[in-house]
Amino acid sequence: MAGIKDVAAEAGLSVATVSRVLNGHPSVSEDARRRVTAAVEALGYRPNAVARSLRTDQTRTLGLVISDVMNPYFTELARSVEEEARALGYSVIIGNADERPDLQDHHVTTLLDRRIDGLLVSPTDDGSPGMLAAARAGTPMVFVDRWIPGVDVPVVRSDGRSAVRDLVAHLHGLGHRRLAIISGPAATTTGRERVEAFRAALGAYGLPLPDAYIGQGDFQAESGRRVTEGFLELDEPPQVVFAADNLMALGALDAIRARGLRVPDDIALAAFDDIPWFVHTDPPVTAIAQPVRELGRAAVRALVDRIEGRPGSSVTLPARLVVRRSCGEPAAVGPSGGRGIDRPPSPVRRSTP
Amino acid sequence: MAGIKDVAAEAGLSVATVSRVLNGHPSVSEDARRRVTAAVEALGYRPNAVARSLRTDQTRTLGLVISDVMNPYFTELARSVEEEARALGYSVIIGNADERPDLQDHHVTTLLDRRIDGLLVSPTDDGSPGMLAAARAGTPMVFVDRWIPGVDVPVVRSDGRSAVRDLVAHLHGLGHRRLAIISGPAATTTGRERVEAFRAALGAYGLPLPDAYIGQGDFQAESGRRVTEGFLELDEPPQVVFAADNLMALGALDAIRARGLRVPDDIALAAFDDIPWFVHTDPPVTAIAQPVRELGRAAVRALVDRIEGRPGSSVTLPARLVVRRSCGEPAAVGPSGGRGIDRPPSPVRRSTP
DNA sequence: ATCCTCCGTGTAATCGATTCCACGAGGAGG
DNA sequence: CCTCCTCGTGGAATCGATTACACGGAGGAT
Repeated sequence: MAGIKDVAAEAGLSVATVSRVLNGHPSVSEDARRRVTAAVEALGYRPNAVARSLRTDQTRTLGLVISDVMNPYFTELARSVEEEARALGYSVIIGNADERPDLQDHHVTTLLDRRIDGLLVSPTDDGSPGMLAAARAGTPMVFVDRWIPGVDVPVVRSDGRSAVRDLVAHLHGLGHRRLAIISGPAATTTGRERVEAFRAALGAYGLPLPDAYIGQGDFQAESGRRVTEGFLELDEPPQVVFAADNLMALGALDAIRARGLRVPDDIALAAFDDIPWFVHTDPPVTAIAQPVRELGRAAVRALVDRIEGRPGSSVTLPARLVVRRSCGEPAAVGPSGGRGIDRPPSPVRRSTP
Repeated sequence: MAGIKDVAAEAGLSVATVSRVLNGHPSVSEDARRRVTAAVEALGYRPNAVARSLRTDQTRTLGLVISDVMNPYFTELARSVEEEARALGYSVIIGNADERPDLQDHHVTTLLDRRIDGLLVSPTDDGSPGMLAAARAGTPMVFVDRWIPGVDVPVVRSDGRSAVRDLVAHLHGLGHRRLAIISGPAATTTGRERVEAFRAALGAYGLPLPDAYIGQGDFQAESGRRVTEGFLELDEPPQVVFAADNLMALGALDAIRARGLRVPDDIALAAFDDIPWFVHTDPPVTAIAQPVRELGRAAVRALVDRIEGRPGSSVTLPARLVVRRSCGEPAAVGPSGGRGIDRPPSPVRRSTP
């Protein structure tokens, strides 16, 4: 493969001049510029990014370590991150942690070894050794979706509390009183927050959230299935299951179906994180939608700000409730007006399935 | 950040010795080994992969350019590729082409600039300039899922022909006679092959595949919707729509639902590429499943073989039909025996939804 | 005792770029 | 006419590793 020296020889100039042309440095004659361009063309020369990175100490690459690629929420996040990064002149290397702290550490270490310019992480837990080391190491970093308390790094995430309140209002309006939640891992912020938001919203209606109605999941489909089976075996099973992510909702659907029960007639289901497939499940699933694209964009911008020396601040965007049919038909189904929700929620949208 | 020189100083040895310890070179004394290890530990030293790559001319990184990350099929492929690569000591950089040849070229170029050791591609079309250049450039390369005819590169893919025959047998057995297909882009091998396999299978039953029943899609949901709307407006609409990928099936479902029609009563639906959500759609979708994990693994092994100087050969794995309810209930639903398919297909499996 | 081998180690070249510094030519100003 | 800038250019150092080669000392064979 041709190197800069070959180009210099072909153009009859020094490597310094070639480099200057390649980098758009001002003090180069028009003649030299032309000859270099011609030589580059003739040889099909492409600069070696590895050598360039070594010298300049920047790779123009961002690392993105996400908890689970197979989760459509993170897939979409990854996509939007890559898009925004590309627009800003950066590449992205994705690491899939599969909700495993050890795998997460592996990727963080590999990424740091490659001297990426900045790191975007949605941590699997409250701080694996590698993660904490990275935060201290001085590499620009931004948390997205989840974060680690006590670590001084900007966080880009969405606040689901108001959407959860809307959801509970919706459920209460439909007459449901025994509500259960399949939570995420207690070691993640989103795992804890969603339970807390749910409990708080329930409290506003004087409804309890007994321990038996809090199932410990891990954001994977299988745990949703297992927890839901547990719920269904209780003497007094819940009337509603709220899954803290879409994969666990899938598992819950599996478990309910396996029992021969029907949604929403026998039991209602709602999920955190909306995805296109929820429109076509049987029945369409009521879900809380995060502004994923905006989250990805904001995270990249915050990170690039840090990389390029600007402050780079935290961002919190609101999530919103999307009502479908998995919790029961609202009492009134008119095209507008009374939605059958007994307290006026702010940003509820009803999607026609 | 500490470099190898710092480690050498700390250990009171030369950089050469440190490097030898780090790379497990045999001729190093036990004493030196211990001192280096201690120094590395003390300084928290991590070798700079960029510098190492420059010198050794290998990055231990594979590039994976896929047509569309948002398609669960490719997401799963990416995941399995990364897993196998990691097991073999390689990292993976994923590029998402979004079915756009220009974006695909962008990623291929970037990847080549970074001097990845090998490239795994599922090409968006029959050869964009960048793609062909890469194939000629001498970088080890393997095609996965799709390939470019006439380019001498190993191909790892699955053969859906027998599964498509099973599908047509199943449909024919249910009494369907007017069958339509939403094809992929004509510029892709999978786009063409699936139509051909369908046409051939239809031919075996003396059924035609009129042009009006071949809709031009692009593997994205929106095109599935558009094409299906076209089918539904025909004077004689098809009784079955077979989508050549899962995203277009999603779009087809949208279009059918929007018309107020029901699956399978009013129209049947089947798809290429099975995904977990198909179990829970309304109704569960009959699909052709590819052995994605195996495909990913085989592709990586073939590529690494080429990289490390071994031959590296093409692999073709069979796909299989998974019957669900979107084409109608089979006549006999006994636990075993007659499945209602009028010709005995070989590897049909029925999944309990 | 001498010579030859290993063995462990260090010095320095090298990978392919970027960039500091020096240098010569040419123009402007005194 | 001399001096001083500016501009375009080239030489060479540099980034952080790997590795060919040289070298000194220990040990074995003769």
